[in-house]
Amino acid sequence: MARLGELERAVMEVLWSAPESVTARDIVTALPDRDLAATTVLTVLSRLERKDLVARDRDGRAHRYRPTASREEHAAALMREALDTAEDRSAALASFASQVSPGEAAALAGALAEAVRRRTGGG
Amino acid sequence: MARLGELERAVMEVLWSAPESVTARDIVTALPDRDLAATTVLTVLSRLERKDLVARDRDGRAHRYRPTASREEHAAALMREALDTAEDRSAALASFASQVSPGEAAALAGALAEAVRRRTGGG
DNA sequence: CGGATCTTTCTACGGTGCGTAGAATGAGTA
DNA sequence: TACTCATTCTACGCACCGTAGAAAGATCCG
Repeated sequence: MARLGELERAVMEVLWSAPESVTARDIVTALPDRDLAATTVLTVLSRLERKDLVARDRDGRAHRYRPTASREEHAAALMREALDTAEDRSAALASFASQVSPGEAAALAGALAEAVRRRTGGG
Repeated sequence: MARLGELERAVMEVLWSAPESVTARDIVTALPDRDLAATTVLTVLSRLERKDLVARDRDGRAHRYRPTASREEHAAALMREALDTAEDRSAALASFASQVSPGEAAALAGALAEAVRRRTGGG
């Protein structure tokens, strides 16, 4: 999976935070500190599209852009990718488990139980 | 945390697979397909050292290089980093949990229980 | 329908990271 | 002390990213 640059990440944050798909113009105005040219945002969007992180649909003369996965799904995909670089996945998971907070541990344990339930119970 | 290039990763794999610390020459011979110059490996090693992925100790006129973390610890660190990019960490963990295999789920559940035990029981 | 306007696409440039290695320098060894 | 080997310094080409102007395409208003 591709890595994200600084601006690429900022654009993804806008997309992830937006309730609906947004236009390039929306992104420019959502990042006032950067004072970006519209073409800059469009270039970044096209690169993000090439990386399959965003998709778009035409709307009038413009396009509306949306993320292909949520921020959380994306994070989970990166976690999966990192896990797969380990030879001993159990050891990697053990190391990971040892560094999560109690709250995260509880959430993760619950999610694992849920996943198992979904698998065995069918659904 | 820094990203790894192709050769950088190959060098790390050598280091991770070696039972002891190794010299630059060892790495050259461990990667015969690449037919690398010794200086190339040394350049890569210095970049990996800058990224705190390897450390070295002098041994005679050469240096012996070793990884600062195991492959699994490194993978876990990347997982942690990916998790931290999510706003809703519980949701990210849920998404992650839903994509692990049954075997991984069992290993992870066990590791989590162990971590809790270590925390509450002390020790 | 045709020009005005807005969006997109194409092209490009500078900076940085990575693969790669020669030249010069430094540190043991015989 | 002269030799040998490892390291450091320097460098080049390529790819990626931030950045945006020029050109082309699509739409809208009159």
